[in-house]
Amino acid sequence: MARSTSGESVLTRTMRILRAFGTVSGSLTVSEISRRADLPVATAHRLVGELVELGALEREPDKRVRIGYQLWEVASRSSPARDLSRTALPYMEDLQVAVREHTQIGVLEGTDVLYLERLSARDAGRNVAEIAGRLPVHATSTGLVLLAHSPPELQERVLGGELREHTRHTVTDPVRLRRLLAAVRRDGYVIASRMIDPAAVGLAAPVRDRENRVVAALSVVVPFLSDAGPQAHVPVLVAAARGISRAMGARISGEDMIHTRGHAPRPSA
Amino acid sequence: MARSTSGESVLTRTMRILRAFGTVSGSLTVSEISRRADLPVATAHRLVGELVELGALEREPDKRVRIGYQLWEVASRSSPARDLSRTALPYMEDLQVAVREHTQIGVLEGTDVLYLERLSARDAGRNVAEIAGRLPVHATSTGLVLLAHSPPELQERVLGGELREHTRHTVTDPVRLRRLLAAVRRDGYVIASRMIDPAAVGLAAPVRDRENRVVAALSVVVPFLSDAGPQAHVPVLVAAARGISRAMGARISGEDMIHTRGHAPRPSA
DNA sequence: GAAAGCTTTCCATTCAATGGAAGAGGGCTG
DNA sequence: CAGCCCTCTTCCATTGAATGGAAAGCTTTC
Repeated sequence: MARSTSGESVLTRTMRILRAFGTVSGSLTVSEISRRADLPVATAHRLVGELVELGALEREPDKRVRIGYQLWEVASRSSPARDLSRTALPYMEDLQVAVREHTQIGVLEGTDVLYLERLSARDAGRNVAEIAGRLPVHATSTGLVLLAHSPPELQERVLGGELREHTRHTVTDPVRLRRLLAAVRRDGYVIASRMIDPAAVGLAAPVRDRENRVVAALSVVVPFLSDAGPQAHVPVLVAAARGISRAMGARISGEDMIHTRGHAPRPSA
Repeated sequence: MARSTSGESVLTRTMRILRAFGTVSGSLTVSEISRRADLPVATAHRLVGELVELGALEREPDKRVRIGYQLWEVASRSSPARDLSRTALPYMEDLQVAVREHTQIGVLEGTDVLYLERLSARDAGRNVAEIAGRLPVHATSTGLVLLAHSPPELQERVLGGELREHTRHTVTDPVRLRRLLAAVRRDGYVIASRMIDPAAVGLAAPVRDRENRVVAALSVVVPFLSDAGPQAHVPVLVAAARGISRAMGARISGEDMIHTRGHAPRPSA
Protein backbone atom coordinates (compact mmCIF):
# COMPACT_ATOMS: atom_id res chain seq x y z
CA MET A 1 0.00 0.00 0.00
CA ALA A 2 2.93 2.20 0.46
CA ARG A 3 6.12 2.98 -1.36
CA SER A 4 8.38 1.69 1.30
CA THR A 5 6.24 -0.26 3.57
CA SER A 6 6.07 -0.09 7.31
CA GLY A 7 3.48 -2.80 7.65
CA GLU A 8 1.09 -0.98 9.92
CA SER A 9 -2.59 -0.45 9.69
CA VAL A 10 -4.14 2.98 9.44
CA LEU A 11 -5.73 2.47 12.81
CA THR A 12 -2.46 1.72 14.52
CA ARG A 13 -1.06 4.95 13.18
CA THR A 14 -4.21 6.83 14.11
CA MET A 15 -4.06 5.58 17.67
CA ARG A 16 -0.45 6.68 17.82
CA ILE A 17 -1.55 10.11 16.70
CA LEU A 18 -4.27 10.26 19.33
CA ARG A 19 -1.93 9.02 22.01
CA ALA A 20 0.51 11.75 21.07
CA PHE A 21 -1.98 14.05 22.76
CA GLY A 22 -1.96 11.96 25.87
CA THR A 23 1.16 13.46 27.34
CA VAL A 24 0.33 17.09 26.75
CA SER A 25 -2.84 18.85 27.62
CA GLY A 26 -3.46 21.20 24.79
CA SER A 27 -2.65 21.44 21.15
CA LEU A 28 0.12 20.13 18.92
CA THR A 29 1.49 21.08 15.53
CA VAL A 30 1.51 18.52 12.76
CA SER A 31 5.28 18.17 12.95
CA GLU A 32 5.11 17.59 16.69
CA ILE A 33 2.54 14.93 16.07
CA SER A 34 4.68 13.32 13.38
CA ARG A 35 7.61 13.19 15.77
CA ARG A 36 5.68 11.96 18.77
CA ALA A 37 3.83 9.36 16.76
CA ASP A 38 6.94 8.48 14.80
CA LEU A 39 5.32 8.98 11.43
CA PRO A 40 6.52 10.70 8.23
CA VAL A 41 5.25 14.28 8.16
CA ALA A 42 3.38 13.68 4.96
CA THR A 43 1.53 10.77 6.52
CA ALA A 44 0.83 12.65 9.73
CA HIS A 45 -0.41 15.58 7.73
CA ARG A 46 -2.76 13.48 5.68
CA LEU A 47 -4.16 11.53 8.61
CA VAL A 48 -4.57 14.62 10.74
CA GLY A 49 -6.38 16.28 7.87
CA GLU A 50 -8.74 13.39 7.61
CA LEU A 51 -9.34 13.24 11.35
CA VAL A 52 -10.12 16.96 11.37
CA GLU A 53 -12.52 16.40 8.50
CA LEU A 54 -14.25 13.74 10.57
CA GLY A 55 -14.43 15.86 13.71
CA ALA A 56 -12.13 13.65 15.78
CA LEU A 57 -9.53 16.39 15.85
CA GLU A 58 -9.89 20.13 15.54
CA ARG A 59 -7.71 22.76 14.00
CA GLU A 60 -7.16 25.95 15.90
CA PRO A 61 -6.95 29.23 14.03
CA ASP A 62 -3.14 29.04 14.15
CA LYS A 63 -3.12 25.58 12.53
CA ARG A 64 -2.32 23.81 15.72
CA VAL A 65 -4.35 20.68 16.29
CA ARG A 66 -6.23 19.42 19.30
CA ILE A 67 -8.67 16.67 20.24
CA GLY A 68 -12.11 17.47 18.87
CA TYR A 69 -15.31 17.84 20.81
CA GLN A 70 -16.81 14.97 18.88
CA LEU A 71 -14.24 12.50 20.10
CA TRP A 72 -14.71 13.74 23.63
CA GLU A 73 -18.44 13.46 23.21
CA VAL A 74 -18.38 9.90 21.94
CA ALA A 75 -15.88 8.83 24.56
CA SER A 76 -17.67 10.50 27.46
CA ARG A 77 -21.14 9.59 26.46
CA SER A 78 -20.79 5.86 26.39
CA SER A 79 -17.67 4.87 28.19
CA PRO A 80 -17.68 2.54 31.12
CA ALA A 81 -16.19 5.49 32.95
CA ARG A 82 -19.52 7.20 32.69
CA ASP A 83 -21.54 4.41 34.22
CA LEU A 84 -19.17 4.13 37.10
CA SER A 85 -18.93 7.88 37.62
CA ARG A 86 -22.63 8.33 37.51
CA THR A 87 -23.29 5.58 40.00
CA ALA A 88 -20.44 6.59 42.24
CA LEU A 89 -20.85 10.35 42.36
CA PRO A 90 -23.65 10.62 44.92
CA TYR A 91 -21.78 8.29 47.27
CA MET A 92 -18.59 10.19 46.66
CA GLU A 93 -20.37 13.39 47.56
CA ASP A 94 -21.57 11.92 50.81
CA LEU A 95 -18.11 10.62 51.56
CA GLN A 96 -16.73 13.99 50.66
CA VAL A 97 -19.03 15.75 53.08
CA ALA A 98 -18.04 13.35 55.85
CA VAL A 99 -14.30 13.43 55.28
CA ARG A 100 -13.80 16.90 53.77
CA GLU A 101 -10.80 15.76 51.74
CA HIS A 102 -10.10 14.43 48.27
CA THR A 103 -12.34 11.61 47.17
CA GLN A 104 -11.63 9.67 44.00
CA ILE A 105 -12.47 6.57 42.07
CA GLY A 106 -10.10 4.67 39.80
CA VAL A 107 -9.85 1.56 37.67
CA LEU A 108 -7.04 -0.69 36.54
CA GLU A 109 -5.66 0.07 33.09
CA GLY A 110 -2.67 -2.01 32.16
CA THR A 111 -0.35 -1.71 35.14
CA ASP A 112 -1.59 1.74 36.13
CA VAL A 113 -4.48 3.18 38.03
CA LEU A 114 -6.64 5.35 35.83
CA TYR A 115 -8.64 7.89 37.80
CA LEU A 116 -12.18 8.36 36.55
CA GLU A 117 -13.60 10.91 38.90
CA ARG A 118 -12.47 13.06 41.72
CA LEU A 119 -14.01 15.47 44.19
CA SER A 120 -11.94 17.89 46.19
CA ALA A 121 -12.82 20.01 49.12
CA ARG A 122 -11.89 23.66 48.78
CA ASP A 123 -9.32 23.50 51.52
CA ALA A 124 -8.20 19.91 51.03
CA GLY A 125 -4.56 18.93 51.09
CA ARG A 126 -2.36 18.02 48.18
CA ASN A 127 -3.31 15.23 45.80
CA VAL A 128 -1.28 13.98 42.87
CA ALA A 129 -4.15 12.10 41.21
CA GLU A 130 -6.01 13.77 38.38
CA ILE A 131 -9.11 12.89 36.44
CA ALA A 132 -8.07 10.82 33.40
CA GLY A 133 -4.61 10.69 34.94
CA ARG A 134 -2.55 7.60 35.64
CA LEU A 135 -0.52 6.61 38.66
CA PRO A 136 1.48 3.46 39.38
CA VAL A 137 -0.44 0.64 40.90
CA HIS A 138 2.03 -0.25 43.66
CA ALA A 139 2.35 3.23 45.13
CA THR A 140 -1.26 4.28 45.54
CA SER A 141 -4.03 3.06 47.82
CA THR A 142 -6.37 2.79 44.82
CA GLY A 143 -3.79 0.76 42.95
CA LEU A 144 -3.12 -1.61 45.82
CA VAL A 145 -6.79 -2.46 46.14
CA LEU A 146 -7.12 -3.01 42.40
CA LEU A 147 -3.94 -5.07 42.22
CA ALA A 148 -4.96 -7.18 45.20
CA HIS A 149 -8.09 -8.23 43.36
CA SER A 150 -6.59 -8.59 39.88
CA PRO A 151 -5.75 -11.83 38.07
CA PRO A 152 -2.54 -13.54 39.24
CA GLU A 153 -0.77 -12.98 35.90
CA LEU A 154 -1.06 -9.24 36.30
CA GLN A 155 0.07 -9.34 39.91
CA GLU A 156 3.13 -11.33 38.86
CA ARG A 157 3.83 -8.90 36.08
CA VAL A 158 3.77 -5.97 38.49
CA LEU A 159 5.68 -7.78 41.21
CA GLY A 160 8.29 -8.87 38.69
CA GLY A 161 8.58 -5.46 37.04
CA GLU A 162 10.18 -2.30 38.26
CA LEU A 163 8.67 -1.06 41.52
CA ARG A 164 9.73 2.52 41.56
CA GLU A 165 10.44 4.09 44.93
CA HIS A 166 8.46 7.33 44.92
CA THR A 167 9.11 8.08 48.58
CA ARG A 168 10.86 6.33 51.42
CA HIS A 169 7.52 4.68 52.20
CA THR A 170 6.83 3.11 48.83
CA VAL A 171 6.80 -0.67 49.11
CA THR A 172 9.35 -1.81 46.53
CA ASP A 173 10.13 -5.25 47.88
CA PRO A 174 8.05 -7.90 46.01
CA VAL A 175 7.80 -10.07 49.11
CA ARG A 176 6.49 -7.27 51.30
CA LEU A 177 4.19 -6.13 48.50
CA ARG A 178 2.75 -9.63 48.19
CA ARG A 179 2.02 -9.68 51.91
CA LEU A 180 0.47 -6.25 51.66
CA LEU A 181 -1.84 -7.42 48.89
CA ALA A 182 -2.94 -10.39 50.97
CA ALA A 183 -3.71 -8.01 53.81
CA VAL A 184 -5.79 -5.83 51.48
CA ARG A 185 -7.85 -8.84 50.45
CA ARG A 186 -8.31 -9.88 54.06
CA ASP A 187 -9.15 -6.43 55.44
CA GLY A 188 -11.27 -5.15 52.60
CA TYR A 189 -9.42 -1.85 52.53
CA VAL A 190 -5.91 -0.41 52.54
CA ILE A 191 -4.14 2.53 54.09
CA ALA A 192 -1.25 3.67 51.92
CA SER A 193 0.70 6.09 54.01
CA ARG A 194 3.00 8.54 52.19
CA MET A 195 3.74 6.07 49.43
CA ILE A 196 3.68 8.47 46.52
CA ASP A 197 3.64 11.82 48.27
CA PRO A 198 5.35 12.19 51.66
CA ALA A 199 2.63 14.60 52.72
CA ALA A 200 -0.39 12.45 51.91
CA VAL A 201 -2.07 9.28 53.05
CA GLY A 202 -4.44 7.35 50.81
CA LEU A 203 -7.20 5.03 51.92
CA ALA A 204 -9.01 2.80 49.45
CA ALA A 205 -11.71 0.13 49.32
CA PRO A 206 -12.94 -2.06 46.47
CA VAL A 207 -16.03 -1.44 44.35
CA ARG A 208 -17.69 -4.50 42.83
CA ASP A 209 -19.96 -5.03 39.87
CA ARG A 210 -22.98 -7.23 39.25
CA GLU A 211 -20.76 -10.31 39.06
CA ASN A 212 -19.04 -9.33 42.29
CA ARG A 213 -15.77 -8.65 40.46
CA VAL A 214 -13.71 -5.75 41.73
CA VAL A 215 -13.96 -3.21 38.93
CA ALA A 216 -12.86 -0.05 40.66
CA ALA A 217 -11.53 1.32 43.92
CA LEU A 218 -12.85 4.22 45.92
CA SER A 219 -10.31 6.26 47.80
CA VAL A 220 -9.81 9.19 50.08
CA VAL A 221 -6.61 11.19 50.33
CA VAL A 222 -5.85 12.98 53.59
CA PRO A 223 -2.83 15.00 54.65
CA PHE A 224 -0.26 13.10 56.69
CA LEU A 225 -0.25 14.29 60.26
CA SER A 226 0.22 11.21 62.35
CA ASP A 227 -0.13 7.49 61.74
CA ALA A 228 -3.15 7.41 64.00
CA GLY A 229 -5.40 9.81 62.12
CA PRO A 230 -6.44 8.18 58.84
CA GLN A 231 -7.80 5.05 60.53
CA ALA A 232 -10.86 7.01 61.56
CA HIS A 233 -12.00 7.38 57.96
CA VAL A 234 -12.08 3.66 57.21
CA PRO A 235 -15.71 2.99 58.19
CA VAL A 236 -17.20 5.79 56.05
CA LEU A 237 -14.96 4.86 53.13
CA VAL A 238 -15.84 1.18 53.27
CA ALA A 239 -19.51 2.00 53.66
CA ALA A 240 -19.43 4.30 50.64
CA ALA A 241 -17.61 1.69 48.53
CA ARG A 242 -20.22 -0.86 49.50
CA GLY A 243 -22.97 1.58 48.67
CA ILE A 244 -21.56 2.03 45.17
CA SER A 245 -21.13 -1.72 44.75
CA ARG A 246 -24.73 -2.30 45.75
CA ALA A 247 -25.88 0.38 43.34
CA MET A 248 -23.87 -1.41 40.64
CA GLY A 249 -25.85 -4.56 41.33
CA ALA A 250 -23.32 -6.42 43.44
CA ARG A 251 -24.72 -8.76 46.05
CA ILE A 252 -22.65 -7.72 49.02
CA SER A 253 -22.92 -9.67 52.20
CA GLY A 254 -21.53 -12.67 54.05
CA GLU A 255 -17.90 -13.10 53.19
CA ASP A 256 -17.15 -9.46 52.95
CA MET A 257 -18.97 -8.63 56.12
CA ILE A 258 -17.03 -11.14 58.13
CA HIS A 259 -13.77 -9.49 57.23
CA THR A 260 -14.67 -5.99 58.16
CA ARG A 261 -16.66 -7.03 61.19
CA GLY A 262 -14.87 -10.05 62.49
CA HIS A 263 -11.27 -9.00 62.22
CA ALA A 264 -9.90 -6.21 64.25
CA PRO A 265 -8.95 -3.66 61.61
CA ARG A 266 -5.26 -3.13 61.40
CA PRO A 267 -3.17 -0.78 59.32
CA SER A 268 -2.16 -2.50 56.10
CA ALA A 269 0.66 -0.19 55.28
CA MET B 1 -8.78 -1.95 -2.19
CA ALA B 2 -11.88 -3.98 -1.89
CA ARG B 3 -13.71 -6.48 -3.95
CA SER B 4 -16.68 -4.27 -4.58
CA THR B 5 -15.58 -0.86 -3.60
CA SER B 6 -17.43 1.62 -1.48
CA GLY B 7 -14.85 4.34 -1.78
CA GLU B 8 -14.49 5.21 1.85
CA SER B 9 -11.45 5.55 3.98
CA VAL B 10 -10.81 3.37 6.99
CA LEU B 11 -11.13 6.40 9.21
CA THR B 12 -14.55 7.31 7.90
CA ARG B 13 -15.75 3.83 8.70
CA THR B 14 -14.07 3.90 12.08
CA MET B 15 -15.75 7.16 13.00
CA ARG B 16 -19.06 5.66 11.98
CA ILE B 17 -18.36 2.77 14.29
CA LEU B 18 -17.51 5.09 17.14
CA ARG B 19 -20.53 7.24 16.50
CA ALA B 20 -22.69 4.14 16.62
CA PHE B 21 -22.04 4.26 20.34
CA GLY B 22 -23.17 7.84 20.55
CA THR B 23 -26.85 7.10 20.75
CA VAL B 24 -26.69 4.35 23.31
CA SER B 25 -24.93 4.45 26.59
CA GLY B 26 -23.49 1.03 27.03
CA SER B 27 -22.35 -1.81 24.89
CA LEU B 28 -23.21 -3.06 21.41
CA THR B 29 -22.81 -6.34 19.60
CA VAL B 30 -20.81 -6.48 16.39
CA SER B 31 -23.95 -6.99 14.34
CA GLU B 32 -25.59 -3.98 15.95
CA ILE B 33 -22.53 -1.96 15.12
CA SER B 34 -22.53 -3.20 11.55
CA ARG B 35 -26.14 -2.15 11.19
CA ARG B 36 -25.82 1.21 12.90
CA ALA B 37 -22.64 2.07 11.04
CA ASP B 38 -24.01 0.63 7.80
CA LEU B 39 -21.04 -1.64 7.24
CA PRO B 40 -20.79 -5.27 6.12
CA VAL B 41 -20.53 -7.54 9.17
CA ALA B 42 -17.18 -8.85 8.07
CA THR B 43 -15.79 -5.34 7.86
CA ALA B 44 -17.31 -4.29 11.17
CA HIS B 45 -15.95 -7.42 12.75
CA ARG B 46 -12.45 -6.81 11.48
CA LEU B 47 -12.36 -3.13 12.40
CA VAL B 48 -13.85 -3.73 15.81
CA GLY B 49 -11.26 -6.43 16.39
CA GLU B 50 -8.50 -4.05 15.50
CA LEU B 51 -9.90 -1.26 17.65
CA VAL B 52 -10.12 -3.65 20.58
CA GLU B 53 -6.53 -4.66 19.95
CA LEU B 54 -5.56 -1.01 20.11
CA GLY B 55 -7.53 -0.31 23.26
CA ALA B 56 -9.96 2.12 21.66
CA LEU B 57 -12.79 -0.34 22.22
CA GLU B 58 -13.17 -3.07 24.79
CA ARG B 59 -14.79 -6.45 24.67
CA GLU B 60 -16.97 -7.49 27.55
CA PRO B 61 -16.93 -11.10 28.68
CA ASP B 62 -20.11 -11.75 26.67
CA LYS B 63 -18.47 -10.45 23.48
CA ARG B 64 -20.39 -7.22 23.51
CA VAL B 65 -18.29 -4.19 22.71
CA ARG B 66 -17.99 -0.83 24.39
CA ILE B 67 -15.82 2.27 24.27
CA GLY B 68 -12.47 1.56 25.86
CA TYR B 69 -10.86 3.35 28.74
CA GLN B 70 -7.97 4.38 26.56
CA LEU B 71 -10.16 6.33 24.20
CA TRP B 72 -11.88 8.00 27.12
CA GLU B 73 -8.51 8.76 28.62
CA VAL B 74 -7.11 10.37 25.51
CA ALA B 75 -10.27 12.31 24.89
CA SER B 76 -10.64 13.53 28.45
CA ARG B 77 -7.06 14.27 29.09
CA SER B 78 -6.47 16.75 26.36
CA SER B 79 -9.74 17.93 25.03
CA PRO B 80 -10.69 21.56 25.00
CA ALA B 81 -13.52 20.42 27.21
CA ARG B 82 -11.02 19.80 29.93
CA ASP B 83 -9.48 23.25 29.88
CA LEU B 84 -12.85 24.87 30.02
CA SER B 85 -14.16 22.55 32.69
CA ARG B 86 -11.13 22.98 34.83
CA THR B 87 -11.23 26.74 34.63
CA ALA B 88 -14.96 26.92 35.04
CA LEU B 89 -15.53 24.47 37.88
CA PRO B 90 -14.57 26.64 40.83
CA TYR B 91 -16.78 29.45 39.56
CA MET B 92 -19.55 26.99 38.90
CA GLU B 93 -19.26 25.76 42.44
CA ASP B 94 -19.57 29.27 43.79
CA LEU B 95 -22.54 29.92 41.54
CA GLN B 96 -24.00 26.63 42.66
CA VAL B 97 -23.70 27.56 46.31
CA ALA B 98 -25.39 30.90 45.64
CA VAL B 99 -28.23 29.60 43.49
CA ARG B 100 -28.68 26.05 44.79
CA GLU B 101 -29.86 24.80 41.42
CA HIS B 102 -28.38 23.22 38.30
CA THR B 103 -25.33 24.94 36.95
CA GLN B 104 -23.86 23.98 33.60
CA ILE B 105 -21.49 25.04 30.90
CA GLY B 106 -21.87 24.29 27.21
CA VAL B 107 -20.29 24.97 23.83
CA LEU B 108 -21.54 25.15 20.28
CA GLU B 109 -21.10 21.96 18.27
CA GLY B 110 -22.65 22.10 14.83
CA THR B 111 -26.15 23.41 15.45
CA ASP B 112 -26.40 21.94 18.93
CA VAL B 113 -25.30 22.88 22.39
CA LEU B 114 -22.87 20.34 23.79
CA TYR B 115 -22.80 20.36 27.58
CA LEU B 116 -19.33 19.97 29.03
CA GLU B 117 -19.91 20.09 32.73
CA ARG B 118 -22.78 20.25 35.11
CA LEU B 119 -23.30 20.60 38.83
CA SER B 120 -26.59 19.80 40.47
CA ALA B 121 -27.81 20.49 43.93
CA ARG B 122 -29.26 17.50 45.72
CA ASP B 123 -32.75 18.91 45.79
CA ALA B 124 -32.58 20.82 42.51
CA GLY B 125 -35.43 20.74 40.04
CA ARG B 126 -35.57 18.88 36.75
CA ASN B 127 -32.96 19.44 34.08
CA VAL B 128 -32.88 17.89 30.64
CA ALA B 129 -29.22 18.70 29.95
CA GLU B 130 -26.60 16.03 30.52
CA ILE B 131 -22.83 16.04 30.46
CA ALA B 132 -21.70 15.18 26.92
CA GLY B 133 -25.33 15.54 25.90
CA ARG B 134 -26.69 17.73 23.14
CA LEU B 135 -29.69 20.01 23.03
CA PRO B 136 -31.01 22.25 20.28
CA VAL B 137 -29.56 25.71 20.15
CA HIS B 138 -32.81 27.66 19.77
CA ALA B 139 -34.61 26.15 22.73
CA THR B 140 -32.04 26.49 25.49
CA SER B 141 -30.63 29.50 27.29
CA THR B 142 -27.11 28.19 26.70
CA GLY B 143 -27.84 27.75 23.01
CA LEU B 144 -29.31 31.21 22.60
CA VAL B 145 -26.23 32.84 24.07
CA LEU B 146 -23.92 30.77 21.87
CA LEU B 147 -26.01 31.38 18.77
CA ALA B 148 -26.21 35.10 19.44
CA HIS B 149 -22.42 35.28 19.34
CA SER B 150 -21.83 32.82 16.50
CA PRO B 151 -20.87 33.68 12.91
CA PRO B 152 -23.74 34.97 10.74
CA GLU B 153 -23.61 31.90 8.45
CA LEU B 154 -24.44 29.62 11.34
CA GLN B 155 -27.18 31.90 12.60
CA GLU B 156 -28.75 31.89 9.15
CA ARG B 157 -28.48 28.13 8.95
CA VAL B 158 -30.32 27.75 12.25
CA LEU B 159 -32.88 30.45 11.49
CA GLY B 160 -33.53 28.91 8.09
CA GLY B 161 -33.69 25.34 9.39
CA GLU B 162 -36.37 23.58 11.35
CA LEU B 163 -37.04 25.29 14.69
CA ARG B 164 -38.77 22.57 16.60
CA GLU B 165 -41.42 23.60 19.09
CA HIS B 166 -40.51 21.78 22.27
CA THR B 167 -43.07 23.59 24.40
CA ARG B 168 -45.60 26.37 23.87
CA HIS B 169 -42.83 28.78 24.84
CA THR B 170 -40.18 27.74 22.34
CA VAL B 171 -39.44 30.57 19.94
CA THR B 172 -39.99 29.05 16.50
CA ASP B 173 -40.54 32.21 14.47
CA PRO B 174 -37.27 33.25 12.76
CA VAL B 175 -38.13 36.92 13.07
CA ARG B 176 -38.79 36.74 16.80
CA LEU B 177 -35.71 34.57 17.24
CA ARG B 178 -33.56 37.12 15.44
CA ARG B 179 -34.85 39.84 17.75
CA LEU B 180 -34.21 37.62 20.73
CA LEU B 181 -30.60 37.08 19.65
CA ALA B 182 -30.09 40.81 19.30
CA ALA B 183 -31.42 41.25 22.82
CA VAL B 184 -29.01 38.61 24.10
CA ARG B 185 -26.08 40.47 22.57
CA ARG B 186 -27.31 43.75 24.02
CA ASP B 187 -28.10 42.49 27.51
CA GLY B 188 -25.17 40.13 27.95
CA TYR B 189 -27.44 37.33 29.20
CA VAL B 190 -30.68 35.58 28.39
CA ILE B 191 -33.61 34.17 30.31
CA ALA B 192 -35.16 31.25 28.46
CA SER B 193 -38.39 30.55 30.22
CA ARG B 194 -39.92 27.09 29.74
CA MET B 195 -38.58 26.77 26.23
CA ILE B 196 -37.60 23.13 26.34
CA ASP B 197 -39.23 21.99 29.56
CA PRO B 198 -42.44 23.66 30.75
CA ALA B 199 -41.27 23.29 34.33
CA ALA B 200 -37.87 24.90 33.96
CA VAL B 201 -36.32 28.29 33.28
CA GLY B 202 -32.79 28.62 31.98
CA LEU B 203 -30.52 31.63 32.40
CA ALA B 204 -27.26 31.90 30.51
CA ALA B 205 -24.35 34.29 30.01
CA PRO B 206 -21.38 34.16 27.62
CA VAL B 207 -17.88 32.98 28.50
CA ARG B 208 -15.03 34.47 26.47
CA ASP B 209 -11.52 33.33 25.69
CA ARG B 210 -8.21 35.11 25.42
CA GLU B 211 -9.25 36.65 22.10
CA ASN B 212 -12.55 37.77 23.59
CA ARG B 213 -14.46 35.34 21.44
CA VAL B 214 -17.49 33.70 23.01
CA VAL B 215 -16.43 30.07 23.38
CA ALA B 216 -18.95 28.79 25.87
CA ALA B 217 -22.03 29.75 27.85
CA LEU B 218 -22.61 29.37 31.54
CA SER B 219 -26.13 28.66 32.62
CA VAL B 220 -28.37 28.05 35.57
CA VAL B 221 -31.61 26.11 35.43
CA VAL B 222 -34.28 26.88 37.99
CA PRO B 223 -37.81 25.53 38.38
CA PHE B 224 -40.55 27.68 36.87
CA LEU B 225 -42.63 29.28 39.56
CA SER B 226 -43.39 32.75 38.32
CA ASP B 227 -41.95 35.00 35.66
CA ALA B 228 -40.58 37.27 38.35
CA GLY B 229 -38.29 34.82 40.14
CA PRO B 230 -35.39 33.96 37.83
CA GLN B 231 -34.43 37.60 37.29
CA ALA B 232 -32.83 37.62 40.72
CA HIS B 233 -30.15 35.16 39.65
CA VAL B 234 -28.84 37.28 36.78
CA PRO B 235 -26.18 39.22 38.69
CA VAL B 236 -24.48 36.14 40.20
CA LEU B 237 -24.65 34.30 36.90
CA VAL B 238 -23.15 37.17 34.92
CA ALA B 239 -20.49 37.68 37.55
CA ALA B 240 -19.53 33.99 37.47
CA ALA B 241 -19.40 33.97 33.65
CA ARG B 242 -17.13 37.01 33.76
CA GLY B 243 -14.99 35.35 36.37
CA ILE B 244 -14.48 32.35 34.10
CA SER B 245 -13.77 34.61 31.13
CA ARG B 246 -11.17 36.49 33.09
CA ALA B 247 -9.60 33.23 34.21
CA MET B 248 -9.46 32.20 30.56
CA GLY B 249 -7.48 35.32 29.80
CA ALA B 250 -10.23 37.50 28.37
CA ARG B 251 -9.89 41.22 28.92
CA ILE B 252 -13.35 42.06 30.14
CA SER B 253 -14.32 45.62 30.70
CA GLY B 254 -15.84 48.69 29.07
CA GLU B 255 -18.30 47.61 26.43
CA ASP B 256 -19.57 44.67 28.34
CA MET B 257 -19.91 46.61 31.53
CA ILE B 258 -22.04 49.27 29.95
CA HIS B 259 -24.60 46.73 28.90
CA THR B 260 -25.09 45.11 32.23
CA ARG B 261 -24.84 48.32 34.15
CA GLY B 262 -26.30 50.96 31.88
CA HIS B 263 -29.39 49.23 30.54
CA ALA B 264 -32.22 48.35 32.80
CA PRO B 265 -32.23 44.59 32.68
CA ARG B 266 -35.27 43.24 30.99
CA PRO B 267 -36.45 39.73 30.37
CA SER B 268 -35.11 38.53 27.04
CA ALA B 269 -37.56 35.73 26.62
C1' DG C 1 18.10 37.90 3.85
C1' DA C 2 18.88 33.45 4.51
C1' DA C 3 18.50 29.72 7.50
C1' DA C 4 15.51 26.79 9.99
C1' DG C 5 11.34 24.75 10.64
C1' DC C 6 6.82 24.35 9.53
C1' DT C 7 2.83 23.05 6.36
C1' DT C 8 1.16 21.41 2.16
C1' DT C 9 0.94 19.14 -2.47
C1' DC C 10 2.30 15.72 -5.77
C1' DC C 11 2.17 11.07 -7.52
C1' DA C 12 4.15 6.42 -8.89
C1' DT C 13 4.02 2.42 -6.21
C1' DT C 14 1.97 -1.50 -3.84
C1' DC C 15 0.17 -4.05 -0.04
C1' DA C 16 -3.37 -3.43 3.52
C1' DA C 17 -8.04 -3.46 3.41
C1' DT C 18 -12.12 -5.30 1.48
C1' DG C 19 -16.57 -8.07 1.69
C1' DG C 20 -19.07 -12.17 -0.18
C1' DA C 21 -19.30 -16.71 1.07
C1' DA C 22 -19.40 -20.28 4.21
C1' DG C 23 -18.66 -22.52 8.58
C1' DA C 24 -19.40 -22.68 13.65
C1' DG C 25 -22.08 -21.73 17.58
C1' DG C 26 -26.03 -20.38 20.40
C1' DG C 27 -30.83 -19.93 21.44
C1' DC C 28 -35.67 -20.28 20.60
C1' DT C 29 -39.82 -22.73 18.86
C1' DG C 30 -43.08 -26.11 17.44
C1' DC D 1 -34.63 -32.62 18.31
C1' DA D 2 -34.80 -30.74 13.96
C1' DG D 3 -35.35 -26.57 11.83
C1' DC D 4 -34.91 -21.75 11.91
C1' DC D 5 -32.79 -17.49 12.85
C1' DC D 6 -29.30 -14.73 14.35
C1' DT D 7 -24.71 -13.93 15.66
C1' DC D 8 -19.68 -14.34 15.46
C1' DT D 9 -15.70 -15.71 12.95
C1' DT D 10 -12.49 -17.17 9.18
C1' DC D 11 -11.02 -17.36 4.48
C1' DC D 12 -8.95 -15.29 0.45
C1' DA D 13 -8.81 -13.42 -4.45
C1' DT D 14 -9.08 -8.76 -5.73
C1' DT D 15 -7.72 -3.93 -6.11
C1' DG D 16 -7.81 0.99 -5.13
C1' DA D 17 -6.84 3.58 -0.91
C1' DA D 18 -2.97 4.62 1.50
C1' DT D 19 1.83 5.54 1.40
C1' DG D 20 6.08 8.65 1.97
C1' DG D 21 10.16 10.83 -0.49
C1' DA D 22 10.74 14.88 -2.77
C1' DA D 23 9.98 19.53 -3.45
C1' DA D 24 7.50 23.78 -3.24
C1' DG D 25 5.35 27.43 -0.13
C1' DC D 26 4.95 29.74 4.32
C1' DT D 27 6.30 31.71 8.63
C1' DT D 28 9.36 32.74 12.09
C1' DT D 29 13.85 33.78 13.92
C1' DC D 30 18.23 35.78 14.18
